[in-house]
Amino acid sequence: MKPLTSAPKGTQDALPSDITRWHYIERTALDIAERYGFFEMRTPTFEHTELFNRAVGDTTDVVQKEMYTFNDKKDRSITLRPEGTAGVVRAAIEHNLLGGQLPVKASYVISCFRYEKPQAGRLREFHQFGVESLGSPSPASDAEVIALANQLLQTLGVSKIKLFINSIGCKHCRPAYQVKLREYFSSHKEKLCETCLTRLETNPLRIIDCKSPICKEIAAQAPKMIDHLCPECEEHFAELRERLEAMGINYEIDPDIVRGLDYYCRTVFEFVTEAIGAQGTVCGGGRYDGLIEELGGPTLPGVGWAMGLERLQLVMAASNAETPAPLPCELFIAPMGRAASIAAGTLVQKLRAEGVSADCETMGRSLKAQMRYADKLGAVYTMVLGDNELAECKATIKEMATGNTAEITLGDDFANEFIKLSLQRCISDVADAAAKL
RNA sequence: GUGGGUAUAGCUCAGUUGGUUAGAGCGCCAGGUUGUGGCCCUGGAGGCCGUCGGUUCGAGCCCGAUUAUCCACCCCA
Repeated sequence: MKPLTSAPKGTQDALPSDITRWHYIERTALDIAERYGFFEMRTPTFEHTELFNRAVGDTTDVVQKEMYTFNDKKDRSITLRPEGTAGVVRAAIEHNLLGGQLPVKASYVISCFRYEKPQAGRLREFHQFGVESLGSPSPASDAEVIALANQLLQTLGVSKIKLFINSIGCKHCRPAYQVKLREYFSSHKEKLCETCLTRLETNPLRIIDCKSPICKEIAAQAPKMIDHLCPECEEHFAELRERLEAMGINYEIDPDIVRGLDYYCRTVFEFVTEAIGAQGTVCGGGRYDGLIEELGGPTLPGVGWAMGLERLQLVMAASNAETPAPLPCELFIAPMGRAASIAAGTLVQKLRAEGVSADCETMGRSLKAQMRYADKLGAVYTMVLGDNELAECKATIKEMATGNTAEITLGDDFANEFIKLSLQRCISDVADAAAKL
């Protein structure tokens, strides 16, 4: 049969067989973030379009051609968030968190939306884990958030990844640098590609990122921002490097990291892999000292990053990272007959109420099929319960790993008896393991 | 937005110069044990061969369009 419809282009379903991995990643991320003092924050999936125009920047590709923007029924312009920082900063301003104790440290798990042509590691709806630290101008904060990303990646078993850092200066040194850059590229005007010719007027910094071979060649000789930092930015960057080295975090300086969101200044960084195709930036972020003020908040700095969770899973797979298996079913009950089926349903309900993962047959299949099913569930024990046994309050229980069976009595307190049985198994497992040492 | 590859079963893929009723492995279901899983054996279900049009006596195969998907550019997570 033909399906009625299919998922929209560039979206993905997370199926039950995927969800253990998603939960593992999200829990690990939130947990590590909490240890660094970052607590989860939830903001709306859509915001006023103006927020992103102001935060991300009118001239960026994200705003100009990638946003899902629509008018609601009262004709307000609404946009599905293309990234997470703007919403977090907006919420922090709106609830006056920045008038309280600083820094404000928040984390988030969100889906983001960008209208792009999908390819490996790039979707129209994708998921991010991110952190934002608001209020501290010190490179201590830059180092802290980088350390957090680094630890998260390590914990998740991501090995094939490298950290690149750069400084793109501040509102004092960048304009002077841009003048120099424009002068330099103007002297090579006739060789630049078409898009770079417009970039020359709007944002010459972007030419450095151009992938066309000729522009690349010209850009290679261009003056680097990192060589034209003001003393304050110079000092900030030096201290960040000192701190990363003190923490034993490996990094490389990549003077060509520019980043396409306008709010960044000073520190920018990316965790990049070559193992998942052309879209190798798994985590990207930096400092955004003017953003809070730009959005109508106090004059306070900020720094943060976001990690693409689909790309993260790709690089985890490429790194052969292990993810935990779903919790096994502790007891599967295979009833034979109508009365037994009702009793089985009641028993598993009791066990579940006691916190045990238990299941029973609902398909009315043969015992053989039920055993097969129990095996696929990874059941630790399977109980066979026939109408005749039920009448005698008895049942057979089988330990699936060994195949051993035993007859048991079904008392009123069977649930508790079973919990004790499982506990004993755990104790004997531990004893066996200890004996082997 | 630009370029290239691909489209056959739930998944991974065969399918001869165009020729009867389209295949395999895995998965699913059932049987081999009238009440016991894994291994093995046997059988079964499941396909508008992406869609529309064209060429032809005849198209899964050739041509065109379209859609989807993958990859790359651009950009970013």
